[in-house]
Amino acid sequence: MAPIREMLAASPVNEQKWRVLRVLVESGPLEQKAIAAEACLLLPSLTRILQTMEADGLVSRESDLEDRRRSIVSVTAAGRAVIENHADQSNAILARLEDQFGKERLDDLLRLLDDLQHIDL
Amino acid sequence: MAPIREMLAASPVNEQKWRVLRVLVESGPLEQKAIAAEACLLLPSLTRILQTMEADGLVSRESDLEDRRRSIVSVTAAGRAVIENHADQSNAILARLEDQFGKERLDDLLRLLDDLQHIDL
DNA sequence: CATTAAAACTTAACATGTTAATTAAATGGT
DNA sequence: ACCATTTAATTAACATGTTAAGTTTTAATG
Repeated sequence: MAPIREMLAASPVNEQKWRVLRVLVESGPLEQKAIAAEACLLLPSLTRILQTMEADGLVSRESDLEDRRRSIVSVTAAGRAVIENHADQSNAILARLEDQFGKERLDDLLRLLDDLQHIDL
Repeated sequence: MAPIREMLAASPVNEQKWRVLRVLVESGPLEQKAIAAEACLLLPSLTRILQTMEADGLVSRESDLEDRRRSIVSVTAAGRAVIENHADQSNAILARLEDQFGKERLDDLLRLLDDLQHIDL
């Protein structure tokens, strides 16, 4: 993750906020519980992170009319721009990683980690 | 890691401090840089953690006479007791994990993670 | 239909994560 | 010996991690 943090050092977001933006760009507007699950964050952390991201104009929130406990979060144009501005660099880092570590080994690792998450107890 | 945190909930240490104690029990007295590397902690975090652990009587520190920049950290009897009191539970958790996830897959995962740590750039 | 339980955040309090700056001591080169 | 670098550890400032408690709204149960 060190290269990712280097890449983000000159941007307005850190690793966590970058993950939130990516989730929202990929999946569209989401409730916070879903964002937390996708971005591997706990709800209290996400609450704080979204507060600063909203203040920075990267996301917007509106309460769900179907269920007023929920709030639906959307990425703004500025937030989308952050992702798009780093897409090339991000892809280059992934390509370098696959090259040096091996795509198959990387896939194996990610699959093992995902399996481990859903087991235990 | 959830079962480990459950196990430690009733003890005087959290996950990080538990790792520090395990490293010291396994390797004997160490300088802080070595502890940080073994326990996957950054030095500023370790500095704070050791301050509270020393205040709690779990570790002791003395400055290295060969190189007075370094301080050598040792585990106390009380610190060793924390590890020994949880050794059975800890081993049971590992055995359960190997049973449910598969020892070979667990070994594969750990090896891949270790390799990944030493690559990149 | 009233009450209770559950769900989706939110807040609070404290610990750790992270980066940069600082201190003190050891090294290296001249 | 002198001075610039490097190293080990600390401090500071702010962000996130984590657990527990609180709020509001919805669902469940009697």
